[in-house]
Amino acid sequence: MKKTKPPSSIKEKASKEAVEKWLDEVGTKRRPTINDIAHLAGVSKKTVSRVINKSVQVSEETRAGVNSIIKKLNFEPDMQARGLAFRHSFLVGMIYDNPNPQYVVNFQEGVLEGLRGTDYELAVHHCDRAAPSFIEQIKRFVERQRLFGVILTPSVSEDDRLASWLHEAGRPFIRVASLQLDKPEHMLVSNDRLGGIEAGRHLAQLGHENIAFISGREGFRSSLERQSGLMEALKEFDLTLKQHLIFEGAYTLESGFSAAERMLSLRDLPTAVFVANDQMAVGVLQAIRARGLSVPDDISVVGYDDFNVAQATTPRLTTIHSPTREIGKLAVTKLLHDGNDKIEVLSETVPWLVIRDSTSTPKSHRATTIISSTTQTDQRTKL
Amino acid sequence: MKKTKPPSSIKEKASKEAVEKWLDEVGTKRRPTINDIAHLAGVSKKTVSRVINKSVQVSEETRAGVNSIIKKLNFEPDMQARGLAFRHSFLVGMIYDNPNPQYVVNFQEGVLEGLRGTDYELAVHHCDRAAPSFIEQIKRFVERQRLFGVILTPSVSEDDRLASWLHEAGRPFIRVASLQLDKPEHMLVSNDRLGGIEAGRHLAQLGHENIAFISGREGFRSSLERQSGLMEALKEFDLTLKQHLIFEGAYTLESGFSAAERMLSLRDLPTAVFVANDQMAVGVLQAIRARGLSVPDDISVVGYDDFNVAQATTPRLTTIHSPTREIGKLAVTKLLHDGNDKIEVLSETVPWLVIRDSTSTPKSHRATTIISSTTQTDQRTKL
DNA sequence: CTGAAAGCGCTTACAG
DNA sequence: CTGAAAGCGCTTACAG
Repeated sequence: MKKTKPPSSIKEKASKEAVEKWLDEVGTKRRPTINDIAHLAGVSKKTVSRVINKSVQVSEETRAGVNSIIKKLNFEPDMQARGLAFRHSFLVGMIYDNPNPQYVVNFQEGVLEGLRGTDYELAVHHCDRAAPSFIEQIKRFVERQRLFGVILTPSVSEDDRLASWLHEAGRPFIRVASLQLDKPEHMLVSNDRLGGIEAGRHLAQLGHENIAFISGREGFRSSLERQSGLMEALKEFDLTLKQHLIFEGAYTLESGFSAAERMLSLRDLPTAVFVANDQMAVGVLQAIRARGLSVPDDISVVGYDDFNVAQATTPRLTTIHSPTREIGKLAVTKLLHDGNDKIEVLSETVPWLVIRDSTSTPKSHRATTIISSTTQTDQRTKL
Repeated sequence: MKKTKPPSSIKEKASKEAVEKWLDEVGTKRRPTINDIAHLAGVSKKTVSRVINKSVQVSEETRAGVNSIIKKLNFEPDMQARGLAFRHSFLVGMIYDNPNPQYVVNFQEGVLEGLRGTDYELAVHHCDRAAPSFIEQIKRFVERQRLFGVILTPSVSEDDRLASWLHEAGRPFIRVASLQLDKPEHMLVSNDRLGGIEAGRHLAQLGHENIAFISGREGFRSSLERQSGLMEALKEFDLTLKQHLIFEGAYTLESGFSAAERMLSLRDLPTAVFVANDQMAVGVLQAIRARGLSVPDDISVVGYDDFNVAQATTPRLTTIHSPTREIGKLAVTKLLHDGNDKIEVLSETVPWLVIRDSTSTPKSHRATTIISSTTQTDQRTKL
């Protein structure tokens, strides 16, 4: 305002020529910086910075002028330089050790979806909790990259040493887990116990009394939660989960198959089995069929996860749906809003039962318990 | 050497005290920088920089002294600051749109493995080739983060617009694809045609003449390559792939199931089918069984990928093994050695046949062709 | 609402 | 083999 302001049209024309000159002479050699924009827009670099950072204290006119130059030069701010000045990068770290590819990919896509439209990108780090240097490697990853924050998925999320280091280092982080194992602000809980309850109630309501459980990988809390939910549901029906009907799996198809083989070698077969994830349930289905038995006629099977595969088995799998992709999205959204109380982000999700074709009333009940059979039909219709 | 050099022990003691003082007074407030190290080690920051960058022009003594301080202060260089000075970040970008989670996770882990021990980390970006802004989003990702380089997996790797932009922008990149579709320095080829040939030869050698093909997702070159390999192998045996025995799938289990259903509605059933990936082959197995037919007695099935699932089906799947994890590792290794001719990195991989239980001689041949049956047994024994 | 100065933590180019 | 100066492209803290 100090100098005489030329009529808008002339000013714009002059600017247009300057922009074209820049594009010809400099644009071919290097990419534009905040200085180029400032110069061409006739403002200070600080003002350009304010526009980039969507500061409110810039007049609409100035903002429009700066944005127009930004668009013309195709300027993209250097996130490294911003990060250096901000003292943190624009990178969110995702640390995982989950053996299930479908889980990892779904979760990752949820995170990526939550990041869309923000200035942040995703850096991933796979780890092995059994490796002696696993904590050191993660520290290195986080420190060197000055990660904005970190998302821990199961089962690394269950490692308290890691969580307390992140806490001490003052680094924002979210632990994704099947149950609340830290302060709420650091947690995103998938409530697997509720899923176990749903599975147990469903089987008990169908009339099953001899129910087996095939567990997930040792050291994964999710499996324990799913089991404890099952037990709680059975108790509601005055049933118990018998010790000899608990079989150890490892969340892989193969482990489900072999656990089922052990189960099928029993003299008194259970009439139903709750399998800690779908992947294993596929193996269980195969083992039962290999034995010449039929699902659900001889044995009912309930899985967990409701990944694609659950709809593709024969028979299609009754399972517990856990919204993995949504969980990933919520986790990163919560992380980005860290400490901002104004924005309310959901901190937990609830799994639900999806009834398909792998469960029915037990054989022994067929003749007598018309009612529970009807109940099931109703539930199916509801879907 | 200008000043009198104190005896090593005294010098070290003094330094040790200074380090402890720093740790007490500063170390609790902020992380060490190159300046702190330089000061404590009694050298210039440039020398510390030389040590970090493993420059050879540093005396062993100096290097040891600097490294000792680095270790004591637990110093990790700020990769953003280095990146800013180097004019590129220490981030490798992986861009994917593959619908198969097992592929994505395996590949990603290969990349992560190739990155281990280097200064680089992995940033991932999922994209949708159908989205109108997909190229713009990738440009933004690459430019803002000043990525060191980019890895493109199928099918984005097949997009020539994207590749030529990366070329113009002078950004190192590797296209991972089933065939050579760019200059060798930008390619990592998995040679899927060879896999198709292996599958075709195997079936033809068993005596099959009516062989069907279930294709992968439209627009994926890999499927076309696998098909063309099959056709080439059949030609060797004076056979052809009949047009009405080609069924379109989409690389998902469900699409394999429905393609197989279409195939099974034919009056003259083929005695064998080559399915463009394992995921679909699982669906094919289910569809055949649902029809009351048996694999391999009625129909032989060959898959592609050899992911875990291939060992878990009933019968276990004969398939083509493609070393996805290895491909990811090679791709990133090649990217990091971009332009360095001294280091030779493998630029292609070769798929191979894995014979399991889903293939056998066709029924019609059983009585007469003892020889080919024996051949198969031999091959199995070899595994 | 806008800007000049100093700084984020490193490196390059130049000297010696 | 080692170092002082300038710079990478942004932002904070301070003025006005």
